[in-house]
Amino acid sequence: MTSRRHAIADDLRNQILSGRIEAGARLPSEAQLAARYEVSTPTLRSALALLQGEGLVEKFHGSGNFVRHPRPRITYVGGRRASAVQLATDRALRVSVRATQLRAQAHLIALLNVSPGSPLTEFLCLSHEGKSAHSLARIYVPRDLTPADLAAAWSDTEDIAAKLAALRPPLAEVQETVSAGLPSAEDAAALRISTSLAVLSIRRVATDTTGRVVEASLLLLPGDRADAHFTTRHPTDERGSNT
Amino acid sequence: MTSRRHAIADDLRNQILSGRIEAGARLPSEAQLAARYEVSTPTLRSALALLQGEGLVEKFHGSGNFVRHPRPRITYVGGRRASAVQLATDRALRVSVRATQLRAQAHLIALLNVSPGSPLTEFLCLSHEGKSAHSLARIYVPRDLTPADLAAAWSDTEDIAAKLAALRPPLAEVQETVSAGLPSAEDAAALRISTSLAVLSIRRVATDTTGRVVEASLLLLPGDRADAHFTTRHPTDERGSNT
DNA sequence: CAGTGGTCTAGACCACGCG
DNA sequence: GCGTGGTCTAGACCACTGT
Repeated sequence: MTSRRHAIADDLRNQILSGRIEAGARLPSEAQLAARYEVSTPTLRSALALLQGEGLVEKFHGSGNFVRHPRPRITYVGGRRASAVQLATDRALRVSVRATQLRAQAHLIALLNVSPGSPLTEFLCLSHEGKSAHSLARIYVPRDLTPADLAAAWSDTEDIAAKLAALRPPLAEVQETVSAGLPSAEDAAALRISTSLAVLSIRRVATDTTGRVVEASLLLLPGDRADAHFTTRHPTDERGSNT
Repeated sequence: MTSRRHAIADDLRNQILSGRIEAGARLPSEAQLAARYEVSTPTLRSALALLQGEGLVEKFHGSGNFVRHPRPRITYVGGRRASAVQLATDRALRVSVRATQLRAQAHLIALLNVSPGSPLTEFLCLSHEGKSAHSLARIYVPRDLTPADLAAAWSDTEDIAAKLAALRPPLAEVQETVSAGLPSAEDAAALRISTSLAVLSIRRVATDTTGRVVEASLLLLPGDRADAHFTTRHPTDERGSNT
């Protein structure tokens, strides 16, 4: 059970976690490491794959393997009324947003509970922190709830969510579904993470008092740094709403 | 970018999803598949690894690769007052519970906010559905809140959570933190899933009205079938508790 | 260009499960 | 014992990155 790749991964992990290999440092080439550990290169690569899955090592084709900088954790706070984009850590994030007009199809129909072909606006938000990606969000809003001054609003790092929240009826309910999985190739590329690093995916549906879905978001967060937090208060007693 | 393993994985995935390969069926041996696709066995194995990560294929050493039966989804409902074990689908689950007396150390001290050495009871719950594992839960309760009739209570499939809930002060708050990751080797073995299948991990801390932690749970659910659901109602207006 | 990782091969040998 | 998957080797060749 103690395969060589695990032994090698353990050794490297210790060196990284103990700081013997500095954050941001480049590891020796795979050929060199393979020689040092006296294994073949595929074996060594599979050891590195384990560390990639843990988010400790990042590979760059043509450049080498690098120890990842420990990054601040991302906390998504559930139950908020404004949109999910504001999972912003305290730190400044650069957020790039691309707005697209489209019409509801397939899963969006079910997600937003609208009729087929219904006009929507999609906001594709990719937030960066420094040079590395941080989160990926697709936000869908019925067209008639989308503000007119699009371009102006999104060119800014400012809180997009607040603007959306301002011009619609008060929310009645927010439903959030959280799941775990491996990212698709495209998502992994967008987030600049390995395909073997788990992602936290959050589906958020906000409904107004009339029961209409005013916003649906699909969020993708890197699993090694993100978690979602939910707090439920039970006023005092009452409400034994258990199944 | 269209590597052979992806092409092979795509082909097999189509055959599985379209039903051309039945659920539960055994795939041809890796050697046969390698011959059919005219690739080497490591390449074919890496293709199967992709499908394992998606939860479509399950490997059994010595027996072969099998198409997994589509299993009913597991929904964890957040914010409940009773313990998390009751994530039971409607279906009957066999739950095996092992109770252990221990004293708070390291992360448990922080988790339950108790002093070091504080007596706790750990319930290690593994629930099965049919012959395959379903969820893994570690529940920690301060010793003095643990019922005396341990053995009797847990030998049953019955709702453990309810019993615990009955004999403690009313809950004031439940905090749930959800994250995604790959399972440790032991966890993967317990859940009988591949190490490359993402898991949803939920940390649940329940506090009573005095602010005391009366229960902390660590749950692990297979990422391909589980999601956590949270509903937040915003009474009407009020409460702009946004950061 | 030289050096890096990415993919793949064609085997070998070991460990497990089942008849 | 035999067939299965699990691990590993010692290369080859391609693709990308930087100088």
